[in-house]
Amino acid sequence: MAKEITTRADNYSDWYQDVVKKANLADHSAVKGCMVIKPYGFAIWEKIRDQLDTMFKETGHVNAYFPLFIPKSFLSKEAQHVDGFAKECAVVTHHRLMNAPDGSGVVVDPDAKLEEELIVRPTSETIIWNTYKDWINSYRDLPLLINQWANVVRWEMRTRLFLRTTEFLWQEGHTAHATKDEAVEETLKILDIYAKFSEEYMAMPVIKGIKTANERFAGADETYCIEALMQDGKALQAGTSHFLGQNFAKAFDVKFLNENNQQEFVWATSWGVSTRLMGGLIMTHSDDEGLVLPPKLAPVQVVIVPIPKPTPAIDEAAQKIMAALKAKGISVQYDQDMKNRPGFKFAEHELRGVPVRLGIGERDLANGQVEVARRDTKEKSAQNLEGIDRYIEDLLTDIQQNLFNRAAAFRTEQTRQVDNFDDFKSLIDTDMPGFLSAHWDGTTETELKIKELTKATIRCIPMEGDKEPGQCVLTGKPSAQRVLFAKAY
RNA sequence: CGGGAUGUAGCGCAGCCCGGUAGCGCACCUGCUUUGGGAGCAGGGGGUCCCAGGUUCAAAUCCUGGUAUCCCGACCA
Repeated sequence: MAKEITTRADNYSDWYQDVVKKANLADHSAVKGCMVIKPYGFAIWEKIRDQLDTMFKETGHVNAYFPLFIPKSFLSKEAQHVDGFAKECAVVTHHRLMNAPDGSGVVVDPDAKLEEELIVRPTSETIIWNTYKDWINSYRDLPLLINQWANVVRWEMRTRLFLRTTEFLWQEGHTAHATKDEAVEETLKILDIYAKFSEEYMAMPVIKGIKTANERFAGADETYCIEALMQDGKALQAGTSHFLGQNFAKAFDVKFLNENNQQEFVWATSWGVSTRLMGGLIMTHSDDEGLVLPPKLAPVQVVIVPIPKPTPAIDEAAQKIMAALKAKGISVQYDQDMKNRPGFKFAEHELRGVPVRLGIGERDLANGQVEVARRDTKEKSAQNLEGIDRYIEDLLTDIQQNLFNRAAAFRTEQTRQVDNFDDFKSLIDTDMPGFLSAHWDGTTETELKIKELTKATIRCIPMEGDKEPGQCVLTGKPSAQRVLFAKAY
């Protein structure tokens, strides 16, 4: 059939792309590296966005919006920061087009060259800290807890739908604090929100950890992250939260007067998650039949399919079920399409990951039942119409939990302790590399050497779990604790 | 940004080597029959053959350049 997708075993990359395209999440666009997020894909992103937004607001953050363009001079104020982003910036040099003299179309008007070139934001620290300078005078102005939902542009060499696109959507939080402790606390608070969101809403288990100096955000003193393991055994950085120290305060001269009437530099954090989460969501749960969505993020949680087609009696039963489900806050769609037969509809709703499907035929109605099919396990059962709303409410909770448990079990299976480099190499060089928990001597040199030899990078220094010291898997030198290695997206 | 592959109807592809009326499957339209896991038959509509140059009487096909996507590297959320 037209909608068949490549199997994961056959070609994981093709499978991923097939799911994204055939479940109508996104498409490639006319612009290199940029995607069109389609309505169904955007509906999922809206669910992600709305939930995170709620969680940020519950912790005292407010939204604002800063410009897309950043004066070139701003970017060079923090040395580490420029180094990190210089290679992937889009630059605006002119502000006007004109008709080509030879009539061949429009060309850039050479007279409209900008005095100072503008950078399309790859992230907003610089423009935001330039603004915060004006907003912060006293300790009474702190903390400043601001988030923005925005698009950013990073000119990537190689792109993949949702996972790495030239333009992407994200939220970036930028906070200012009077003390170091408060800023560190904020950084960790956000990391916890990210982890909670990933696990409770996306049903995607994550490891909270600290990035090595080598993997740290450009301009940060410390970068914390959540790392997830995808079904192909590769790691995905799903979110980062940075403790920026006083680096940006110093670069943009942001000082406040403390209670003792002394000038101090402000302490900062920044943190973000992006449309990359969509990629993580897809690659954590989906299968060879298509997308699998956790109920909490599914735009449509329940679909009702009349068998074989709508009739007055089936319509009536469907309407009753819909009313009962809606009363419980469950989103439900009745597939009244007359053109396609049930089998086609089943496949279609599976492809787009609807968690629960109800089949209603005359035979079911005669028995006072409906057929309930769950997307995660594909199990089907007959359930009584009476009390079906409660049954489905529980089922959705069960599916949400099952998806998380399944992903967590997978991650546990694919996380291995390794104590010598030969094992390390043979384990990482397979179709299912997974996480390798190994000792590391703490040097960037060793980290890079291991990357060169195995393609694996240190995803993070886990914050929880085994803290026993040991010997580095490559050099044998002392190691403070095990770190997590993986091949990464 | 380097190496490889691909671009032909909405989707998936054949045709290209060897230049000469643009094809197939699915989807779409009409009709009839079907209907508890991607329906069958019959008829029908739909094409700047990725773009721009060039060679030629003639280009989907040969040549040059560009562009997009995928895969493998290097770089990164």
